[in-house]
Amino acid sequence: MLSKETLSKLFPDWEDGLYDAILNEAELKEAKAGTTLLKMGQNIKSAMLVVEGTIKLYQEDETGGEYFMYHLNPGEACAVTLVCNYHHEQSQVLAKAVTDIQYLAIPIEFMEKWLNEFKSWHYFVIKTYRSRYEELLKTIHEIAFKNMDERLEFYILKYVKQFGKIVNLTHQDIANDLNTSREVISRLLKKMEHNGWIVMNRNSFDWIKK
Amino acid sequence: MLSKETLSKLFPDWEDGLYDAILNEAELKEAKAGTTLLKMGQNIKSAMLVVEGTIKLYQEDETGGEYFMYHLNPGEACAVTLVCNYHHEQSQVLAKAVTDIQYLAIPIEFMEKWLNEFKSWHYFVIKTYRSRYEELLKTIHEIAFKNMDERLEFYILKYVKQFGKIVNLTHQDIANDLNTSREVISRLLKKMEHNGWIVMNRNSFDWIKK
DNA sequence: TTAATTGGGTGACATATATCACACTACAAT
DNA sequence: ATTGTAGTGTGATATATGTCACCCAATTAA
Repeated sequence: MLSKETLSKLFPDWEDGLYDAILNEAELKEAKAGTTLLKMGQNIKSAMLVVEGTIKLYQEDETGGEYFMYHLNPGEACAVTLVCNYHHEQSQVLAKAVTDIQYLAIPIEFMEKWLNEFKSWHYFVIKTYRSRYEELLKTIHEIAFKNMDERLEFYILKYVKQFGKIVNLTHQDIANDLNTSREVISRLLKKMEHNGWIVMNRNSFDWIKK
Repeated sequence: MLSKETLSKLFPDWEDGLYDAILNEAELKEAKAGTTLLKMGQNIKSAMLVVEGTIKLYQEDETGGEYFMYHLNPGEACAVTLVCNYHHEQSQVLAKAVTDIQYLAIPIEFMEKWLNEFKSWHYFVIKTYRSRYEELLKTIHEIAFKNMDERLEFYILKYVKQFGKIVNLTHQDIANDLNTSREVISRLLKKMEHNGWIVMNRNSFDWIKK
Protein backbone atom coordinates (compact mmCIF):
# COMPACT_ATOMS: atom_id res chain seq x y z
CA MET A 1 0.00 0.00 0.00
CA LEU A 2 0.93 3.60 -0.55
CA SER A 3 2.03 5.81 2.32
CA LYS A 4 2.26 9.55 2.71
CA GLU A 5 5.99 9.13 3.21
CA THR A 6 6.44 7.47 -0.16
CA LEU A 7 4.37 10.16 -1.82
CA SER A 8 6.29 12.99 -0.23
CA LYS A 9 9.53 11.52 -1.51
CA LEU A 10 8.19 11.22 -5.04
CA PHE A 11 6.43 14.58 -5.06
CA PRO A 12 8.33 16.72 -2.55
CA ASP A 13 6.70 20.04 -3.34
CA TRP A 14 3.09 19.13 -2.67
CA GLU A 15 0.95 20.48 0.12
CA ASP A 16 -0.32 18.11 2.77
CA GLY A 17 -3.94 17.99 1.68
CA LEU A 18 -2.92 16.86 -1.78
CA TYR A 19 -1.29 13.74 -0.39
CA ASP A 20 -4.55 12.93 1.38
CA ALA A 21 -6.52 13.54 -1.77
CA ILE A 22 -4.26 11.15 -3.67
CA LEU A 23 -4.56 8.50 -0.97
CA ASN A 24 -8.35 8.82 -1.10
CA GLU A 25 -8.93 9.05 -4.82
CA ALA A 26 -6.02 7.56 -6.73
CA GLU A 27 -5.72 3.91 -7.54
CA LEU A 28 -2.27 2.34 -7.38
CA LYS A 29 -1.91 0.16 -10.44
CA GLU A 30 0.76 -2.15 -11.74
CA ALA A 31 1.83 -3.18 -15.21
CA LYS A 32 4.37 -5.58 -16.63
CA ALA A 33 7.28 -4.48 -18.80
CA GLY A 34 6.16 -4.11 -22.37
CA THR A 35 2.53 -3.30 -21.62
CA THR A 36 0.87 -0.58 -23.67
CA LEU A 37 -0.63 1.87 -21.19
CA LEU A 38 -2.19 4.35 -23.58
CA LYS A 39 -2.78 4.19 -27.30
CA MET A 40 -3.33 7.02 -29.71
CA GLY A 41 -6.98 7.87 -30.10
CA GLN A 42 -7.91 6.10 -26.88
CA ASN A 43 -10.24 7.92 -24.50
CA ILE A 44 -8.48 9.21 -21.43
CA LYS A 45 -10.25 8.28 -18.24
CA SER A 46 -7.53 8.89 -15.68
CA ALA A 47 -4.35 10.83 -15.13
CA MET A 48 -1.17 8.82 -14.82
CA LEU A 49 1.62 9.49 -12.29
CA VAL A 50 4.66 7.22 -12.26
CA VAL A 51 5.53 5.69 -8.87
CA GLU A 52 8.00 2.99 -9.86
CA GLY A 53 9.71 2.04 -13.13
CA THR A 54 10.00 3.75 -16.48
CA ILE A 55 7.52 4.54 -19.24
CA LYS A 56 8.33 5.45 -22.81
CA LEU A 57 6.25 8.01 -24.68
CA TYR A 58 5.78 7.74 -28.44
CA GLN A 59 4.13 9.50 -31.29
CA GLU A 60 2.22 6.88 -33.24
CA ASP A 61 1.31 6.70 -36.91
CA GLU A 62 -1.95 5.34 -38.33
CA THR A 63 0.04 2.82 -40.33
CA GLY A 64 1.77 1.33 -37.30
CA GLY A 65 4.90 3.48 -37.18
CA GLU A 66 6.20 4.76 -33.86
CA TYR A 67 8.60 7.50 -32.91
CA PHE A 68 10.10 7.59 -29.43
CA MET A 69 9.97 10.99 -27.73
CA TYR A 70 10.90 10.71 -24.05
CA HIS A 71 11.01 8.69 -20.85
CA LEU A 72 8.78 9.17 -17.81
CA ASN A 73 10.32 8.32 -14.44
CA PRO A 74 9.03 8.05 -10.86
CA GLY A 75 7.68 11.39 -9.70
CA GLU A 76 6.77 12.41 -13.24
CA ALA A 77 3.40 12.49 -14.92
CA CYS A 78 2.00 12.02 -18.37
CA ALA A 79 1.17 15.56 -19.47
CA VAL A 80 -1.61 14.69 -21.88
CA THR A 81 -3.63 12.99 -19.19
CA LEU A 82 -3.35 15.87 -16.71
CA VAL A 83 -5.64 18.42 -18.30
CA CYS A 84 -8.81 16.90 -19.59
CA ASN A 85 -11.59 19.42 -19.20
CA TYR A 86 -13.93 17.39 -21.31
CA HIS A 87 -14.59 13.73 -21.03
CA HIS A 88 -13.89 11.69 -24.16
CA GLU A 89 -10.60 13.44 -24.80
CA GLN A 90 -8.44 11.29 -26.97
CA SER A 91 -4.83 10.51 -26.35
CA GLN A 92 -2.35 12.01 -28.78
CA VAL A 93 0.46 9.75 -27.64
CA LEU A 94 1.36 6.14 -27.16
CA ALA A 95 2.71 5.12 -23.74
CA LYS A 96 4.47 1.83 -23.01
CA ALA A 97 5.97 0.43 -19.83
CA VAL A 98 9.68 -0.29 -20.37
CA THR A 99 10.14 -1.98 -17.02
CA ASP A 100 7.59 -3.39 -14.60
CA ILE A 101 5.89 -0.30 -13.25
CA GLN A 102 3.61 1.04 -10.58
CA TYR A 103 1.57 4.13 -11.26
CA LEU A 104 -1.22 6.19 -9.81
CA ALA A 105 -4.41 6.46 -11.81
CA ILE A 106 -6.53 9.45 -10.88
CA PRO A 107 -10.00 9.73 -12.44
CA ILE A 108 -10.03 12.83 -14.62
CA GLU A 109 -13.01 14.37 -12.79
CA PHE A 110 -10.56 15.36 -10.04
CA MET A 111 -8.25 17.24 -12.33
CA GLU A 112 -10.38 20.36 -12.60
CA LYS A 113 -11.28 20.17 -8.91
CA TRP A 114 -7.70 19.84 -7.73
CA LEU A 115 -6.53 22.69 -9.91
CA ASN A 116 -8.89 24.82 -7.85
CA GLU A 117 -8.12 23.33 -4.48
CA PHE A 118 -4.38 22.76 -4.45
CA LYS A 119 -1.88 25.34 -5.48
CA SER A 120 0.89 22.74 -5.47
CA TRP A 121 -1.10 20.63 -7.92
CA HIS A 122 -1.41 23.62 -10.18
CA TYR A 123 2.36 24.11 -10.11
CA PHE A 124 2.91 20.43 -10.70
CA VAL A 125 0.79 20.51 -13.85
CA ILE A 126 2.62 23.55 -15.20
CA LYS A 127 6.01 22.06 -14.40
CA THR A 128 5.02 18.85 -16.14
CA TYR A 129 3.84 20.58 -19.28
CA ARG A 130 6.86 22.77 -19.39
CA SER A 131 9.37 19.96 -19.20
CA ARG A 132 7.48 17.81 -21.71
CA TYR A 133 7.21 20.72 -24.09
CA GLU A 134 10.98 21.02 -23.92
CA GLU A 135 11.42 17.33 -24.65
CA LEU A 136 9.24 17.68 -27.72
CA LEU A 137 11.31 20.62 -28.92
CA LYS A 138 14.44 18.50 -28.65
CA THR A 139 12.74 15.71 -30.56
CA ILE A 140 11.73 18.08 -33.35
CA HIS A 141 15.27 19.39 -33.49
CA GLU A 142 16.56 15.88 -34.03
CA ILE A 143 14.11 14.83 -36.71
CA ALA A 144 14.06 18.11 -38.58
CA PHE A 145 17.80 18.74 -38.80
CA LYS A 146 19.76 15.57 -38.13
CA ASN A 147 20.61 12.52 -40.21
CA MET A 148 19.98 9.04 -38.93
CA ASP A 149 23.51 8.57 -37.56
CA GLU A 150 23.20 11.62 -35.32
CA ARG A 151 19.67 10.72 -34.30
CA LEU A 152 20.88 7.25 -33.37
CA GLU A 153 23.61 8.71 -31.19
CA PHE A 154 21.11 11.03 -29.51
CA TYR A 155 18.82 8.05 -28.97
CA ILE A 156 21.55 5.95 -27.42
CA LEU A 157 22.60 8.78 -25.15
CA LYS A 158 19.03 9.08 -23.86
CA TYR A 159 19.13 5.37 -23.12
CA VAL A 160 22.51 5.57 -21.42
CA LYS A 161 21.32 8.42 -19.23
CA GLN A 162 18.33 6.32 -18.16
CA PHE A 163 19.77 2.84 -17.80
CA GLY A 164 23.55 3.02 -17.98
CA LYS A 165 26.20 2.25 -20.57
CA ILE A 166 25.16 -1.30 -21.36
CA VAL A 167 22.43 -0.88 -23.94
CA ASN A 168 20.07 -3.87 -23.84
CA LEU A 169 18.25 -3.31 -27.08
CA THR A 170 18.15 -5.23 -30.31
CA HIS A 171 18.72 -3.44 -33.57
CA GLN A 172 15.06 -4.04 -34.32
CA ASP A 173 13.99 -2.32 -31.08
CA ILE A 174 15.98 0.75 -31.99
CA ALA A 175 14.73 0.73 -35.56
CA ASN A 176 11.14 0.68 -34.32
CA ASP A 177 11.74 3.59 -31.95
CA LEU A 178 13.34 5.70 -34.68
CA ASN A 179 10.84 4.65 -37.35
CA THR A 180 13.45 3.17 -39.64
CA SER A 181 14.56 -0.33 -40.59
CA ARG A 182 16.82 -2.79 -38.83
CA GLU A 183 19.35 -2.86 -41.68
CA VAL A 184 19.91 0.87 -41.37
CA ILE A 185 20.55 0.62 -37.64
CA SER A 186 22.83 -2.41 -38.07
CA ARG A 187 24.99 -0.55 -40.56
CA LEU A 188 25.19 2.59 -38.49
CA LEU A 189 26.09 0.62 -35.35
CA LYS A 190 28.83 -1.14 -37.32
CA LYS A 191 30.23 2.26 -38.17
CA MET A 192 30.10 3.31 -34.54
CA GLU A 193 31.96 0.12 -33.65
CA HIS A 194 34.65 0.91 -36.23
CA ASN A 195 34.91 4.40 -34.78
CA GLY A 196 35.42 2.86 -31.34
CA TRP A 197 32.24 4.35 -29.89
CA ILE A 198 30.65 1.06 -28.91
CA VAL A 199 31.50 -2.57 -28.21
CA MET A 200 28.90 -4.91 -29.65
CA ASN A 201 27.49 -8.11 -28.21
CA ARG A 202 24.48 -10.16 -29.16
CA ASN A 203 21.29 -8.46 -27.90
CA SER A 204 23.22 -5.53 -26.48
CA PHE A 205 26.22 -3.24 -26.81
CA ASP A 206 28.28 -0.99 -24.58
CA TRP A 207 28.57 2.72 -25.11
CA ILE A 208 32.22 3.63 -24.55
CA LYS A 209 32.56 6.93 -26.42
CA LYS A 210 34.40 9.61 -24.43
CA MET B 1 -3.24 52.95 -25.55
CA LEU B 2 -4.63 49.72 -24.20
CA SER B 3 -8.02 49.57 -22.52
CA LYS B 4 -9.61 47.06 -20.23
CA GLU B 5 -12.27 46.50 -22.88
CA THR B 6 -9.72 45.47 -25.48
CA LEU B 7 -8.06 43.15 -23.00
CA SER B 8 -11.30 41.50 -21.99
CA LYS B 9 -12.07 40.74 -25.62
CA LEU B 10 -8.66 39.20 -26.17
CA PHE B 11 -8.56 37.33 -22.89
CA PRO B 12 -12.18 36.75 -21.94
CA ASP B 13 -11.60 34.35 -19.05
CA TRP B 14 -9.45 36.55 -16.88
CA GLU B 15 -10.40 37.98 -13.53
CA ASP B 16 -10.66 41.72 -13.14
CA GLY B 17 -7.52 42.27 -11.11
CA LEU B 18 -5.45 40.63 -13.79
CA TYR B 19 -6.48 43.24 -16.35
CA ASP B 20 -5.33 45.92 -13.94
CA ALA B 21 -2.06 44.14 -13.36
CA ILE B 22 -1.48 43.99 -17.11
CA LEU B 23 -2.30 47.67 -17.54
CA ASN B 24 0.15 48.52 -14.78
CA GLU B 25 3.02 46.25 -15.60
CA ALA B 26 2.91 45.22 -19.25
CA GLU B 27 4.41 47.25 -22.01
CA LEU B 28 2.55 47.39 -25.32
CA LYS B 29 5.11 46.97 -28.06
CA GLU B 30 4.97 46.98 -31.82
CA ALA B 31 7.00 45.23 -34.47
CA LYS B 32 7.08 45.30 -38.25
CA ALA B 33 6.34 42.24 -40.37
CA GLY B 34 9.43 40.11 -40.70
CA THR B 35 11.03 41.14 -37.41
CA THR B 36 12.67 38.43 -35.34
CA LEU B 37 11.18 38.67 -31.86
CA LEU B 38 13.06 35.90 -30.12
CA LYS B 39 16.07 33.90 -31.18
CA MET B 40 17.20 30.53 -29.95
CA GLY B 41 19.58 30.82 -27.02
CA GLN B 42 18.53 34.38 -26.29
CA ASN B 43 17.84 35.28 -22.66
CA ILE B 44 14.16 35.70 -21.94
CA LYS B 45 13.40 38.90 -20.10
CA SER B 46 9.67 39.19 -20.67
CA ALA B 47 6.61 37.14 -21.49
CA MET B 48 4.94 37.78 -24.83
CA LEU B 49 1.17 37.99 -25.39
CA VAL B 50 -0.11 38.70 -28.89
CA VAL B 51 -2.54 41.62 -29.20
CA GLU B 52 -2.62 42.17 -32.95
CA GLY B 53 -1.18 40.31 -35.92
CA THR B 54 0.41 36.92 -36.31
CA ILE B 55 3.67 35.41 -35.12
CA LYS B 56 5.35 32.29 -36.43
CA LEU B 57 7.21 29.93 -34.10
CA TYR B 58 10.20 27.96 -35.32
CA GLN B 59 12.69 25.45 -34.15
CA GLU B 60 16.11 26.72 -35.17
CA ASP B 61 19.29 24.86 -36.01
CA GLU B 62 22.82 25.97 -35.13
CA THR B 63 23.71 25.93 -38.81
CA GLY B 64 20.96 28.33 -39.80
CA GLY B 65 18.15 25.88 -40.59
CA GLU B 66 14.60 26.61 -39.47
CA TYR B 67 11.52 24.48 -39.09
CA PHE B 68 8.11 26.10 -38.79
CA MET B 69 5.97 24.73 -35.96
CA TYR B 70 2.89 26.91 -35.42
CA HIS B 71 1.24 30.32 -35.56
CA LEU B 72 0.43 32.56 -32.61
CA ASN B 73 -2.64 34.78 -32.95
CA PRO B 74 -4.19 37.59 -30.88
CA GLY B 75 -5.16 36.33 -27.46
CA GLU B 76 -2.44 33.69 -27.52
CA ALA B 77 0.90 33.65 -25.77
CA CYS B 78 4.34 32.29 -26.35
CA ALA B 79 4.51 29.32 -23.99
CA VAL B 80 8.26 29.31 -23.50
CA THR B 81 8.28 32.85 -22.16
CA LEU B 82 5.47 32.23 -19.64
CA VAL B 83 7.27 30.12 -17.09
CA CYS B 84 10.70 31.40 -16.27
CA ASN B 85 11.46 30.67 -12.65
CA TYR B 86 15.07 31.57 -13.08
CA HIS B 87 16.45 34.59 -14.80
CA HIS B 88 18.78 33.88 -17.68
CA GLU B 89 16.51 31.19 -19.12
CA GLN B 90 17.31 30.74 -22.74
CA SER B 91 14.76 30.58 -25.50
CA GLN B 92 14.38 27.22 -27.19
CA VAL B 93 12.46 28.66 -30.12
CA LEU B 94 12.68 31.30 -32.81
CA ALA B 95 9.74 33.70 -33.10
CA LYS B 96 9.13 35.96 -36.11
CA ALA B 97 6.40 38.48 -36.83
CA VAL B 98 4.56 37.49 -40.04
CA THR B 99 2.48 40.66 -40.17
CA ASP B 100 2.90 43.96 -38.38
CA ILE B 101 2.12 43.09 -34.80
CA GLN B 102 1.34 44.50 -31.38
CA TYR B 103 2.18 42.51 -28.32
CA LEU B 104 2.33 42.80 -24.56
CA ALA B 105 5.70 42.36 -22.93
CA ILE B 106 5.52 41.46 -19.25
CA PRO B 107 8.77 41.37 -17.27
CA ILE B 108 9.31 37.82 -16.11
CA GLU B 109 9.52 38.76 -12.44
CA PHE B 110 5.71 39.00 -12.48
CA MET B 111 5.21 35.48 -13.78
CA GLU B 112 5.80 33.73 -10.46
CA LYS B 113 3.89 36.44 -8.60
CA TRP B 114 0.83 36.30 -10.84
CA LEU B 115 0.70 32.53 -10.70
CA ASN B 116 0.14 33.00 -6.98
CA GLU B 117 -2.22 35.94 -7.20
CA PHE B 118 -4.48 35.19 -10.12
CA LYS B 119 -6.21 31.90 -10.65
CA SER B 120 -7.20 32.90 -14.17
CA TRP B 121 -3.57 33.54 -15.01
CA HIS B 122 -2.73 30.09 -13.78
CA TYR B 123 -5.37 28.60 -16.06
CA PHE B 124 -4.18 30.70 -18.95
CA VAL B 125 -0.65 29.38 -18.59
CA ILE B 126 -1.85 25.78 -18.46
CA LYS B 127 -4.15 26.27 -21.45
CA THR B 128 -1.29 27.81 -23.38
CA TYR B 129 1.10 24.98 -22.65
CA ARG B 130 -1.47 22.37 -23.43
CA SER B 131 -2.36 23.74 -26.84
CA ARG B 132 1.27 24.34 -27.80
CA TYR B 133 2.19 20.85 -26.69
CA GLU B 134 -0.47 19.55 -29.05
CA GLU B 135 0.89 21.62 -31.91
CA LEU B 136 4.33 20.16 -31.33
CA LEU B 137 2.91 16.65 -31.38
CA LYS B 138 1.34 17.35 -34.75
CA THR B 139 4.65 18.72 -36.01
CA ILE B 140 6.50 15.61 -34.87
CA HIS B 141 3.89 13.46 -36.56
CA GLU B 142 4.51 15.25 -39.84
CA ILE B 143 8.29 15.11 -39.78
CA ALA B 144 8.60 11.61 -38.40
CA PHE B 145 6.14 9.86 -40.70
CA LYS B 146 5.41 11.92 -43.78
CA ASN B 147 7.25 12.59 -47.00
CA MET B 148 7.83 16.08 -48.26
CA ASP B 149 4.74 16.15 -50.49
CA GLU B 150 2.43 15.43 -47.56
CA ARG B 151 4.29 17.82 -45.30
CA LEU B 152 3.95 20.51 -47.93
CA GLU B 153 0.21 19.96 -48.12
CA PHE B 154 -0.06 20.11 -44.33
CA TYR B 155 1.98 23.30 -44.38
CA ILE B 156 -0.20 24.93 -47.02
CA LEU B 157 -3.34 23.97 -45.14
CA LYS B 158 -2.01 25.67 -42.01
CA TYR B 159 -1.41 28.77 -44.11
CA VAL B 160 -4.86 28.61 -45.70
CA LYS B 161 -6.48 28.27 -42.29
CA GLN B 162 -4.64 31.40 -41.14
CA PHE B 163 -4.76 33.68 -44.15
CA GLY B 164 -7.12 32.22 -46.75
CA LYS B 165 -6.82 30.32 -49.99
CA ILE B 166 -4.51 32.73 -51.77
CA VAL B 167 -1.06 31.71 -50.60
CA ASN B 168 1.32 34.65 -50.80
CA LEU B 169 4.56 32.83 -50.35
CA THR B 170 7.48 32.25 -52.65
CA HIS B 171 8.80 28.75 -53.13
CA GLN B 172 11.89 29.89 -51.26
CA ASP B 173 9.81 30.99 -48.26
CA ILE B 174 8.19 27.60 -48.05
CA ALA B 175 11.49 25.78 -48.52
CA ASN B 176 12.97 27.72 -45.60
CA ASP B 177 10.04 26.91 -43.33
CA LEU B 178 10.24 23.20 -44.14
CA ASN B 179 14.03 23.09 -44.04
CA THR B 180 14.40 21.91 -47.61
CA SER B 181 15.44 23.51 -50.91
CA ARG B 182 13.49 25.64 -53.34
CA GLU B 183 13.86 23.14 -56.17
CA VAL B 184 12.12 20.46 -54.15
CA ILE B 185 9.19 22.75 -53.39
CA SER B 186 8.97 23.94 -57.01
CA ARG B 187 8.74 20.39 -58.28
CA LEU B 188 6.16 19.35 -55.70
CA LEU B 189 4.02 22.40 -56.39
CA LYS B 190 4.16 21.59 -60.11
CA LYS B 191 2.77 18.17 -59.28
CA MET B 192 0.00 19.72 -57.20
CA GLU B 193 -0.82 21.96 -60.15
CA HIS B 194 -1.01 18.95 -62.45
CA ASN B 195 -3.29 17.26 -59.93
CA GLY B 196 -5.51 20.32 -59.98
CA TRP B 197 -4.94 21.14 -56.33
CA ILE B 198 -3.55 24.63 -56.90
CA VAL B 199 -3.45 27.40 -59.50
CA MET B 200 -0.06 29.01 -59.67
CA ASN B 201 0.85 32.63 -60.16
CA ARG B 202 4.08 34.47 -59.73
CA ASN B 203 4.76 35.07 -56.00
CA SER B 204 1.62 33.20 -54.98
CA PHE B 205 -0.79 30.40 -55.74
CA ASP B 206 -4.39 29.53 -54.95
CA TRP B 207 -5.36 26.45 -53.03
CA ILE B 208 -8.41 25.00 -54.77
CA LYS B 209 -8.35 21.36 -53.65
CA LYS B 210 -11.79 20.07 -52.51
C1' DT C 1 21.58 -33.72 -30.73
C1' DT C 2 18.83 -31.69 -33.85
C1' DA C 3 15.69 -28.38 -35.37
C1' DA C 4 13.66 -23.96 -34.98
C1' DT C 5 13.87 -19.23 -33.85
C1' DT C 6 15.95 -14.86 -33.16
C1' DG C 7 19.41 -11.48 -33.94
C1' DG C 8 22.49 -9.86 -36.99
C1' DG C 9 25.55 -8.91 -41.64
C1' DT C 10 25.67 -7.60 -46.25
C1' DG C 11 25.13 -6.97 -51.39
C1' DA C 12 21.99 -5.15 -54.80
C1' DC C 13 18.74 -2.11 -55.92
C1' DA C 14 14.76 1.52 -55.42
C1' DT C 15 13.38 5.93 -54.00
C1' DA C 16 13.28 10.49 -51.89
C1' DT C 17 15.60 14.34 -51.36
C1' DA C 18 19.75 17.48 -51.85
C1' DT C 19 22.73 19.87 -54.76
C1' DC C 20 24.55 22.05 -58.88
C1' DA C 21 24.14 24.33 -63.13
C1' DC C 22 21.86 26.98 -66.00
C1' DA C 23 17.96 28.91 -68.64
C1' DC C 24 13.79 31.58 -68.73
C1' DT C 25 10.30 35.16 -67.44
C1' DA C 26 7.93 38.87 -65.08
C1' DC C 27 8.58 42.88 -63.02
C1' DA C 28 11.16 46.89 -61.20
C1' DA C 29 14.53 50.40 -61.67
C1' DT C 30 16.96 53.38 -64.54
C1' DA D 1 13.77 50.61 -74.13
C1' DT D 2 17.42 48.52 -71.46
C1' DT D 3 19.15 46.37 -67.65
C1' DG D 4 18.95 44.07 -63.34
C1' DT D 5 16.84 41.13 -60.14
C1' DA D 6 13.79 37.93 -58.04
C1' DG D 7 11.08 34.07 -58.83
C1' DT D 8 10.72 29.91 -61.17
C1' DG D 9 11.59 25.46 -64.26
C1' DT D 10 14.32 21.60 -65.12
C1' DG D 11 18.04 18.22 -66.29
C1' DA D 12 21.94 15.80 -64.28
C1' DT D 13 23.90 13.88 -60.53
C1' DA D 14 25.00 12.77 -55.51
C1' DT D 15 23.64 10.98 -51.18
C1' DA D 16 20.85 9.05 -47.50
C1' DT D 17 17.73 5.94 -46.52
C1' DG D 18 14.34 2.18 -47.54
C1' DT D 19 13.61 -2.42 -49.31
C1' DC D 20 14.56 -7.09 -50.76
C1' DA D 21 16.99 -11.25 -50.65
C1' DC D 22 19.60 -14.20 -48.51
C1' DC D 23 23.13 -15.91 -45.42
C1' DC D 24 25.18 -17.03 -40.97
C1' DA D 25 25.69 -17.41 -35.88
C1' DA D 26 23.82 -17.80 -31.37
C1' DT D 27 20.38 -19.29 -28.50
C1' DT D 28 16.35 -21.90 -27.41
C1' DA D 29 13.04 -25.59 -27.92
C1' DA D 30 12.17 -30.26 -29.09
